[in-house]
Amino acid sequence: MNEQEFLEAYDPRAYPSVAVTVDVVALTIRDDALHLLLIRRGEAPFAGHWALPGGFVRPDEDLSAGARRELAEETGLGGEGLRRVHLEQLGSYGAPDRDPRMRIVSIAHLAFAPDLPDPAAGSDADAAIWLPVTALTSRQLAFDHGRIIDDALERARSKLEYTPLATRFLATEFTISELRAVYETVWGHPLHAGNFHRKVLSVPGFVESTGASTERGGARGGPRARLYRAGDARLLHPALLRPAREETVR
Amino acid sequence: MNEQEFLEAYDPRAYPSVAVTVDVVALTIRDDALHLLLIRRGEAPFAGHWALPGGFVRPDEDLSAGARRELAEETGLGGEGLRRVHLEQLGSYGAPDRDPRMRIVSIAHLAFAPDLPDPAAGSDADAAIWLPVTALTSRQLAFDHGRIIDDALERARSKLEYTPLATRFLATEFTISELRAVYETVWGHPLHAGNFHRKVLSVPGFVESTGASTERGGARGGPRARLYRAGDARLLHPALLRPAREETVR
DNA sequence: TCCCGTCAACCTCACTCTGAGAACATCTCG
DNA sequence: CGAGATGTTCTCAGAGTGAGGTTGACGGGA
Repeated sequence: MNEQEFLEAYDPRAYPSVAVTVDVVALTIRDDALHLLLIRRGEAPFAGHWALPGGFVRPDEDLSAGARRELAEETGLGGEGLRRVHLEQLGSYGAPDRDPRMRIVSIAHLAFAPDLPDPAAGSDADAAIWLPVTALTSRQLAFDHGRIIDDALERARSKLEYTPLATRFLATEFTISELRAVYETVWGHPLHAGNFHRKVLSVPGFVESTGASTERGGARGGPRARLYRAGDARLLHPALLRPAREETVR
Repeated sequence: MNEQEFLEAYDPRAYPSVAVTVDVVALTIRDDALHLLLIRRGEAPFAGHWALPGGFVRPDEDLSAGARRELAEETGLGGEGLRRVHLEQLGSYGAPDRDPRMRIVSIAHLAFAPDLPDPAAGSDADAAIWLPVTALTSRQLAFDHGRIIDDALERARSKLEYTPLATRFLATEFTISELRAVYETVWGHPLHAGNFHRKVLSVPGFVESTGASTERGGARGGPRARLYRAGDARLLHPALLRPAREETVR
């Protein structure tokens, strides 16, 4: 039996059926607080609970394409806005009992988005909304989505250390202070402005100057700040490490 | 319709069927070279090619349990030996055409093992063997396993930087030189012995002294080395960074 | 209009960490 | 026993970091 004959004789239904979904933890920063995109479930199971946007993978769709589609559907975002969103795979969640309906393995994704408009209401039966991460308790979340979100937040905090992805939360042009605010918001921790400034400019390829400055000073005074855009680095060397977290080490 | 009624009326077959497998990239160090566990495929597709050990997830089995089972089946390893193996999820691979038979999403796992005996021959129709990673070209590998292995190697190199998992490649007691050899083998890069020694002992919880020393000096001379075992740290602070890799940054 | 508080940008200083080299004792092998 | 290898420790220069201070532009209220 050669490869050709084998494929023709192959019966896909002979193997156990598991459903595969993609879920997306989409993060953005609004009003100096970290928000994530959630959907209020209208149907059982977990009716009335918050859930991550997601759905079944389509037959001819790559996993990342599925995640990007789900994100586009829920945010109502077109191609141009989506291009500025960073999307990466977070991990797979497949405990046998994680969904009471059937065996479902979910490939969770993590997205970093600049401040987006509110999701288009009525585009779907379920209401999608940006919620502050601090406003959530695991009890209000469907399935194992609380755990997925915990993992996503830790991944996000960690990614800011050694990648320039903090810029993905901002417009294409930004000030060092705005960038610092991203780090402070995601890490939940104030940073030393002078040291942050020195560090960001000293890491090769993190940011590049546009030559321009802001039109006005800050809302409460201060000089105009210089504008930067993201540089060409994919990794930060040396990394921008979080202040020591002794408790997490052991 | 309440939650109970909903579940009874639910038809799992209404959703697209995708098969879910687990694959394992198991790494070990033999003769100062990094090896990985591979299987020579006996059947189509990709008959005669090398493939990662793996298989379908069983209906009531967690993903990590499936990976551990596949590893145990191929290595012939019992419960005790398996306990010393580090296993973590690597990522999911689900391109629609990655398997010519049907849509298969594979949850790849990464394992770090101490030097294990050769796989039990004949336990399976396919021959499992430890192969040096340098002896592989992508062309000899089935499916997208070449890409999975590339990702696994990069993850392994990175994990040695900020976790104490290098000790998982060694016996429970080891010398600093043996630990350094692990880093040199995985990173493919000689390290400064004195600086490595200082660094390992200065990172809290990385290793702890047993008080004992080796029975003999090295094979080519030198004093007896002190023995250590893994400490209780889960993360290395500060991290043991690879020598600068400018080329990978941009 | 004129202060005063705010804030971007830059600077200073002490301290730590790192890479490179070397010293020295201890061991194996021939 | 001598030569060479290796484990462990030390030194030193340079880079990086945390904490604090200085300067001057700017907004807003008195």
